Amino acid sequence: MDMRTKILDSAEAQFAQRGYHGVSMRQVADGASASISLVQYHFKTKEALFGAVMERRITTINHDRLRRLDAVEVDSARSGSSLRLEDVLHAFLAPTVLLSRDRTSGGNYYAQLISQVTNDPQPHARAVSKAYTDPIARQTIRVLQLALPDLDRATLTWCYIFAVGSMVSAISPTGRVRVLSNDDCDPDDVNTILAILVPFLCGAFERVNDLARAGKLPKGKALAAAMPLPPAPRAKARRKVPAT
Amino acid sequence: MDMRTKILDSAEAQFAQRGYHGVSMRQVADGASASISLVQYHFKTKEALFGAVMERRITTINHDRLRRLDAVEVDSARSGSSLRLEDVLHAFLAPTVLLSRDRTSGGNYYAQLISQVTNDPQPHARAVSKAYTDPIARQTIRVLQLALPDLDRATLTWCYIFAVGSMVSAISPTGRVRVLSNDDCDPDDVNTILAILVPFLCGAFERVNDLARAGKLPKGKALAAAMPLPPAPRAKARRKVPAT
DNA sequence: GTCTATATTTAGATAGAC
DNA sequence: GTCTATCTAAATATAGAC
Repeated sequence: MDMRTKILDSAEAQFAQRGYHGVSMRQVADGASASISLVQYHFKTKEALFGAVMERRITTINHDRLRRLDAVEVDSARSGSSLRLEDVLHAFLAPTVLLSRDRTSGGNYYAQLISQVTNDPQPHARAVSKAYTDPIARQTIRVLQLALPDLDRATLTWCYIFAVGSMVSAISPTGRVRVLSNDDCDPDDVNTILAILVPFLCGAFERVNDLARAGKLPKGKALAAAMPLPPAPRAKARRKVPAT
Repeated sequence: MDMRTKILDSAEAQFAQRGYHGVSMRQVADGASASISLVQYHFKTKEALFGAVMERRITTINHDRLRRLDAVEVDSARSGSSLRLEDVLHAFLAPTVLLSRDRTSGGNYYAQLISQVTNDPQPHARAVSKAYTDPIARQTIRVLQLALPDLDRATLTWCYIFAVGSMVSAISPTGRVRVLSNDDCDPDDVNTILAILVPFLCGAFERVNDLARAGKLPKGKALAAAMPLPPAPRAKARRKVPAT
């Protein structure tokens, strides 16, 4: 295996586990049994290295996603029926969710990286988002629109953002779902995740679409005062939340 | 204002913007016009400082959440009607979403910190999650269960995780929703966010609950092979996704 | 409580040999 | 392409004066 690849592998694994700032170029080099200067020879800066790590995986994922999205569109065209939201969501979610626990291909690292990038406002993350995930997002939103004709673009975009957030939380290896469920959930059981997440989001999009069709989604800032804070109730014993 | 508070403020603002590893003790000290040693005198280590930053805000938020959750329970008890899922979700989401854009109180920083912590597998983040957000999560799940009697604990916990992910994506100040919507969305319009997010998640939970009641949610790993990969279609022109 | 001064380690980056 | 050696800046942390 060539050094460039070894360096990418090392960087990917470490960035995934400890984040962009949590990893030094030296650690990346050590992980690849190379010298720091070689890392900088190949990738020049840390940010460029991070971008290269993301690019390598994301191309594959996005091809998979587009292939599935196409299949959904083709199927609905062939059968003459309209596009099924559930299929669109599955096409969007499955590639990432399935890969997120695949340790043999390094897909698990990709999942962690995407989790970091998604909600991070910092430049290195926004650059990756802009270059690699925004294009596929626009395409997905376009297909979602076909299945959700009553949603305006603003509302649909918000829903897309929410959906991505759900997916990211589903694949982040924090172990939290196991803790909160008292071991009832297996965070590595991707099939169960998909079996719940797809209908979850399906119901979510359709509910908002229904409300929009009924004209019950206030546009803009119309409802600023519509949801007032309830007065502090003293009706039952105060529940304690541990402060430490 | 005392130094300890100034240091907490400085740390909060910087951790929020650049993350745990992206901020040094020196930068925290400089931001508070103090010396590094003073920071270490008050908080000993960086991880302890991070924990202190989180604790300060989270107590307030959790009280607000519990107050609202209680109000929902009391209301439903008083009216004799069953608990409305929409109210539970609003009680859970509103405190964080509303605060997430409040620059006068520093709530915007809290929102960013929660975003970081939620999906981060690293020790400093898990420690915060365990100490401060898991207790309120358990309480919220318990109340959700009242409104969703057909969900088993595992499925409900997964749905809760998904919901938190949506909320976090909704409040993360990445500007992505603005970009993807071509400026149709205003990321700071928290009332619109809530007006979409609440029914979005409401529809999501109810859909999964309906499926569970109908026995259509395969438990465990039953459906491993149920969703095969579709064959690569060549039916239409390949869409291009920018590779850079 | 708050500071200066300092110790030790590590960061990202470069120059130049091979 | 890959290395050693080195630079400069920055990191966390401590000791000790006030």
